[in-house]
Amino acid sequence: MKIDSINWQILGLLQSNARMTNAEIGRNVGLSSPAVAERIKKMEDLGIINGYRAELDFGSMGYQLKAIITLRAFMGKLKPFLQKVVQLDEVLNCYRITGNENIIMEVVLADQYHLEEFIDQLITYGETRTHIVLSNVVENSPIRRKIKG
Amino acid sequence: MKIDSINWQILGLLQSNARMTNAEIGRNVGLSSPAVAERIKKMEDLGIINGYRAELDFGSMGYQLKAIITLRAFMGKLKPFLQKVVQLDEVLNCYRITGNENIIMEVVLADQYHLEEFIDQLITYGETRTHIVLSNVVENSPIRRKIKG
DNA sequence: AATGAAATATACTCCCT
DNA sequence: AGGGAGTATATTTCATT
Repeated sequence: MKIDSINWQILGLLQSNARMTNAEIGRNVGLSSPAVAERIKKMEDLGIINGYRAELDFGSMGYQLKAIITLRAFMGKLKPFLQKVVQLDEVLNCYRITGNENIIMEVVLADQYHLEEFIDQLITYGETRTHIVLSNVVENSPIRRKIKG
Repeated sequence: MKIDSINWQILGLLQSNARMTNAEIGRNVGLSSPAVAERIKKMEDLGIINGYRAELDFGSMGYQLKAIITLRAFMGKLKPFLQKVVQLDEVLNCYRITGNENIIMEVVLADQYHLEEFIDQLITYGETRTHIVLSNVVENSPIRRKIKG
């Protein structure tokens, strides 16, 4: 499906504030509220829009540390790890990747003791490398229309 | 501020569907719609809720590749890079981190030619390492209340 | 595919507890 | 801090173009 100019505008608005009403979106893009509702529903049905998520402050929830942890799985330990990782509440995102490491994870942790405990859970699955996040340079940047394509 | 049990429920609902109405949230947690609105507004004002974002499908928008790229900045090149990276549309997230590399980025790209162009832009700032994302094991996992804390 | 209109649902403001 | 009432606004459905 081709995303037309109006849908790109709608997606831009929903990326900046997903709780914006259809009526308000309509005022921004020059459509009536039912027209906006229909376009959004279609993009949801087509899987262009996967969902709407509140973005929370980790510190307020008691997570003072964020870390990026890579894992180079031991022989035969990748599948067990994949089953385990979905149960770990600390893991925000986890990707299988190419390269020397198989796995990269973004995790939140209460403090350094929590980090230590967390890493200890991983040692049976493979060799880990931990990078503490110092600051966010870019965070959840909205996706824009490519110039070409 | 302490997040009470009802606010944790509200945050859980908003993480799974940020476009849920206050009335529907109220039905789930046993509060009236104005009470829900007041609680949400307070959490927004306190910075517990940072925003509401539509989650989009990268493939549908013409981005077929996702990659994790680390950068080990050359002497004096970190600051210029930090100014540059905020202008790069391909970068979804970028963190300063501890360890051998200074920077880690999550980027989306149309294809391998686009990846090549993108990496070429970075070589003046430092040494890069690229990992192609093969699959998502965990994606945007909601933050839950810690057992302790 | 969008509009306009009617019915329903929701949100907002204010006052009360 | 939350409930309830009243008003304004939004959503949904449907007929029409």
